[in-house]
Amino acid sequence: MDQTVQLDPVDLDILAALQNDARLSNKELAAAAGIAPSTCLDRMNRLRESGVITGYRLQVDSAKLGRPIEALLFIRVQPHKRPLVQPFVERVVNQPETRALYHLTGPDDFLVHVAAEDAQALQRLVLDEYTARDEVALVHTNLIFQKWEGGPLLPPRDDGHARSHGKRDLNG
Amino acid sequence: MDQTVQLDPVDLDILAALQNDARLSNKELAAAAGIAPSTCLDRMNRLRESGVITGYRLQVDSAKLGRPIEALLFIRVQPHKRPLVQPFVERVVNQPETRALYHLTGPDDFLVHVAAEDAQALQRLVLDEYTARDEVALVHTNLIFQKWEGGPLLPPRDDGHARSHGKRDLNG
DNA sequence: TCCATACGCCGAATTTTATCCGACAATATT
DNA sequence: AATATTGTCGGATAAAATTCGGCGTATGGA
Repeated sequence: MDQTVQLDPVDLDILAALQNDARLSNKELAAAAGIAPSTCLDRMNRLRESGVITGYRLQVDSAKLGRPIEALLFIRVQPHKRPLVQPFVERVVNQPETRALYHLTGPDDFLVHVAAEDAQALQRLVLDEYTARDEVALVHTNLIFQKWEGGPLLPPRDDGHARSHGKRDLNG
Repeated sequence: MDQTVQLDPVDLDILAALQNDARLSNKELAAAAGIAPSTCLDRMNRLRESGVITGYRLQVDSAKLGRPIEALLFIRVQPHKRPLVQPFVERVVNQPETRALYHLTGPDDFLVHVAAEDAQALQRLVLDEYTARDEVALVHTNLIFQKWEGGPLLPPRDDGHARSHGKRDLNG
């Protein structure tokens, strides 16, 4: 079960509305999609059970939480074999600074999105948690000036006319 | 108003619970934080008004939505001056394939996280929407094998003992 | 074509929750 | 000490979630 799911315009309305505000009440959602609340409940259940909806996440201001410095770390691991990769991933994912981790093709094996308390904390993180490790061959650190993330993900338009939901507003 | 906000353990409980499931009912949230529902409502309002909570987002399965190929595009723009950067950002953010955009320090100016229908659609995106543009000097494309994102963001521990919430589970 | 089945949708009834508000206690202020 | 101020609570009321039986349409088979 990993294929594309057939979604009708009502599903897309629901998804679009929830991507904008995942805490919308079922009633509001139903209104947005033009269906009865009970129907909306059905749709939601189906979307969750079919795996289209994988969760509802809080979006917070990192700076307000005391982590105003965000950076991307490009990591090259030494042998890049499974027995090394798995513990590396495990460890990175469980660090409180880690916001996201990507396993990539290309010269760098991993990309880590981190949020640190300040430049010094970032330096400590890079030195102690990455370059100090044997399996880490190379780390490149780039600061994030600004970001735009969390915008709605739309399915590719199968036919000719896409549904317009206005300008996207990746908050930034 | 962009400073750190003072958060007590109750706030952290609320944030942790919401980061795990942003659609928790107020009652469940109150139970998780060990306070009365009415109090929880107050806390939520304060967290929103103080800017700690910036939104609630739906997490979807890109593949289920017909975009199984994810990639990171590293972009170098030509003069990298404001009059060029702003329209570039505007354009990128409004593309349906775009999941996130980062303005970075380092040799590459931007990083774009995209989700495409297939390899061909990705190729088309890169060629038509990036390399074809005058302001784009260079594009590097890396596929994403796997990702772990959306894990809880914790504030740095001020004192000695951090609050344990068990192992983090950046879904992947 | 006609019938049978299935599926999705609805709306009313019931249970559960959100939200408002006044009161109380603890803390800070003058 | 007297007075604000702030945060909490619990009950009352309004609103929403959820359940469920039935209806209509679409689908497939005879």
